[in-house]
Amino acid sequence: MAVSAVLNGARTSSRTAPETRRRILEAAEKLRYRPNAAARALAERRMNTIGVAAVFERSQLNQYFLEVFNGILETAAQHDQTTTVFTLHDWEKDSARLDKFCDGRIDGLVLIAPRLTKESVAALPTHTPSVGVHANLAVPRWVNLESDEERGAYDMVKYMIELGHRRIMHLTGPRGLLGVERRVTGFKRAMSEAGLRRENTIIVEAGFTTPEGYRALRDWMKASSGQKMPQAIFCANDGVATGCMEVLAEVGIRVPSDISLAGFDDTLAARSTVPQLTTVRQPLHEMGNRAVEVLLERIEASREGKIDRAAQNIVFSTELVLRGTVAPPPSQEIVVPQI
Amino acid sequence: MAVSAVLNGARTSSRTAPETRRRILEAAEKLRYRPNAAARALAERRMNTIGVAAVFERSQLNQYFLEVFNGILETAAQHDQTTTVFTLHDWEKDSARLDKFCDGRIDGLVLIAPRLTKESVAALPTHTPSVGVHANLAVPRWVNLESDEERGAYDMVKYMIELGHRRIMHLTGPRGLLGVERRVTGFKRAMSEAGLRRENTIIVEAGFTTPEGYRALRDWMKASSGQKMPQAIFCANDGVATGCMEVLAEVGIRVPSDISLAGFDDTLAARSTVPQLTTVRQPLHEMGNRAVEVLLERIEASREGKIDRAAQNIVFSTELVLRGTVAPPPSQEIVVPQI
DNA sequence: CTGAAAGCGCTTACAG
DNA sequence: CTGAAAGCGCTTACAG
Repeated sequence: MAVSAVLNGARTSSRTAPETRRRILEAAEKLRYRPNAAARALAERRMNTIGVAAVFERSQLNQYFLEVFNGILETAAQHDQTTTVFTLHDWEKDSARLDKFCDGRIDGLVLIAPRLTKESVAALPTHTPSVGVHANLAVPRWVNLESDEERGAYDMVKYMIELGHRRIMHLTGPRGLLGVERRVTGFKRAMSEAGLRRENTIIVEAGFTTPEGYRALRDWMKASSGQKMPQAIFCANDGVATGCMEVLAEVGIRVPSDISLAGFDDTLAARSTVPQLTTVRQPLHEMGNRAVEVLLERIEASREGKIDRAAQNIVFSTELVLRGTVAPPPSQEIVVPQI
Repeated sequence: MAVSAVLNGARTSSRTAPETRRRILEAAEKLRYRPNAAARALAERRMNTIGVAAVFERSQLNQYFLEVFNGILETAAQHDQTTTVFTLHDWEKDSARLDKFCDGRIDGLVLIAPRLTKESVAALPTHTPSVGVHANLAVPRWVNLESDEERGAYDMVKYMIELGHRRIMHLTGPRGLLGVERRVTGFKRAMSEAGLRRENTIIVEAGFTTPEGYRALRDWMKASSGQKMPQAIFCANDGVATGCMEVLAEVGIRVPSDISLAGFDDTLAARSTVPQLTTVRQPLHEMGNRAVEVLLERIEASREGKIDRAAQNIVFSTELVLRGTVAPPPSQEIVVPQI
C-alpha cells in the first residue's frame, strides 16, 4: 500500500512518513523497479491505450493515413496514452475482427476511413468507445470527423472557372463512397452554377492511388484520341493527380501551361511533384488530433456511466492551396494525342 | 478451469466432456464473452504486443518510416501480435523514456533508425528484447538490420560515370550518421576508382528532407554562380532529390537532359516525381518484416532462458532502380545561373 | 473428466 | 500514518 502510494505520487494523497517514503524510493531505485502495466491495467480497468484501425495495404502506402495517424500519435502522447495499430485488409470482411481487439487491451478505438455497411455497423464494438474519421456513413451514437469536401471541390472548380477554364474533367475516387460523392457534387454544382453543361463536364472514375490515376487518364485519352483535351483536371486526391502528371509528361503536355491539374487532401505527395500541386487542403493532422481528444472524452464519459448517446458529425473546413499546377487555359485547344 | 480450456481450444489438451463443452460455448456466445487481455497478459506474462519506437516529427513526415512500419505491421499481424507505437521527439533526449515503455506492456521493441550515443546505449532497456533497424552504432548483444549502403552508393555513382558523367555532386544526409558516411564512402570510392579527383567531386551536406534538399542545392548555386554545374547529383535520399527537382525546375534546368539526378531508398517519393526518380532501393518493407521475425525469435529465446548474447548485423543488399532522371550528360557544360 | 485453489502484480477501501 | 486483505480476470498445476 505505502509503496503504491509513494510511487504513484500525485495519484493518491501522499500521506506517507518522510522516512518510509525515502526507504521506498531508495529500494525502487536500487531494484530498478518498474510497475507492471498489465497488472495495473487489470486493477484499474484501463489500459491508457487507444487503438487505431485502418486498412493498410502494401500496394497503396497511404499518405492520407500517415497524416491522420501522425496527428493521432501526437495527441495520444500528450495525454500519456499509447497507440496501438490494428491493420485490416478489407473493411467489408474484417470489421468483425474489430470486436476482438476490444478485449481490454484498448480503452477506445478510432477508425480511419472505414467503409461500413449496415451489417458491419451492427458488428461494431459496443462496449468500447469509438470514433470515426471520414466514415462513409452515419452510425447511430457515433462521432464522425469529416471535412467539408463538397465545399472544397466546389471552391477549386469555381477557381478554375474563374481563371477561364470551361472544359473540366473530374477524376473521381471509388464511386459510392461518401467523400467521393461529395466531391462529385461540389464539382457539378460549380459547373452548373457557371452555366457549363454536359459537353464541358467529363467525369471519370479513377480511384485513390497514383497507378489508378495514371490508368484512368491514359485509358480515357486512348479512347478519346483526336478529341479535345480538357483544359483542367480536378483529381480525387493528390495521388491521382500525381498519376496524371506522369501521363501528361509522357505525351508532352505541359502542366500548367497546356493543362491545369488539381489534387485533393494536401498530403506530402502534393509537395513532391514538380511543379507542386495546387490542391484542396483537408486538415488531416488536426483531424487526427481531434479524433483522440473526442475519443478520450467519450472514454471518460463511459467510465462515469454517462454514455454519450448523441451521434455527432464534426466538420472541418477545407481550404484552397494554390501552388504551381493551375493556371489560365492556353489560347488554343489541345487535342488528345494518339497513345 | 473447464471454461479456460474450452475457450482456448488448441492451447491446452481439450479433455472436456462434449456436453460440458457445449454448455460453455453456448454461455460464452450468449454473454458475448471476450477474454480480458490484461488479465491474460498478467497470468501468462506476455502481451503478444511488440513496440515500435521512432522519431516522428510533424515537419518531416517520413516516407522511410512508413515503409519500414508497414513491413512491421504486416509480419506482426501474421504472428497475431499487435503493434504499439512510441513516438520520440529526439533520440538523444528521449531514449531514457524507452525504458518506461518496457513495463510489461510490450514483449519486445524495435527501434527504427535510432541515433544512439554511448550513454543512451547504457539506458537501453535490458529486460525487454529489442532489435534495431539502421541503428547508427553497434550495440553489444544486439541485432541490427541494415543494408549495404556503401555498395548502393558506389553502384549508382559508377553507373553515372559509365554514362559519361565526370563532375558529380553528392548531397549528403546529416554528417556523422553511419548510413550517411557509408554513402559518402561509396561515392568517393566510385569517383576515385574512375580517376576522378577533387575538381570533379562536390560534396555538400543537405539532410534527409525535401526542404533541406531544396535549400542545400539552392545555397550552393547561389554561392557558385557562373561556375560549372555538376553533370549529375547523387542525393542522400529521395526526399532530397525531390527538393533538387524543385530548384532545377525553377531555374529552367531540365532533368535528365541537362542534368542527371538520383535518389536513395526508393520510397513512394521516388515514384511521385515526374519523371520518376532513378534511385537506390533499400528493401525497407522486407527489413520491417525481418525485424519482427528476429524480434519474435529473441522474445522466445529469452522466455526459454537462453538469452541470445550474440550481437549480429543483418545486412540486406541494395539495388539500382533505373527510372527517368539519369541520362548521359549533355554535350555542353551548363553554367550555374544567377539566382 | 472436473473443479477448488493459488498466483500473476497491481490498486483501493478499510481497520487499526 | 501504516499495513493486512480483497479483488481485478485470467492460467496453470494439482487433487479428486
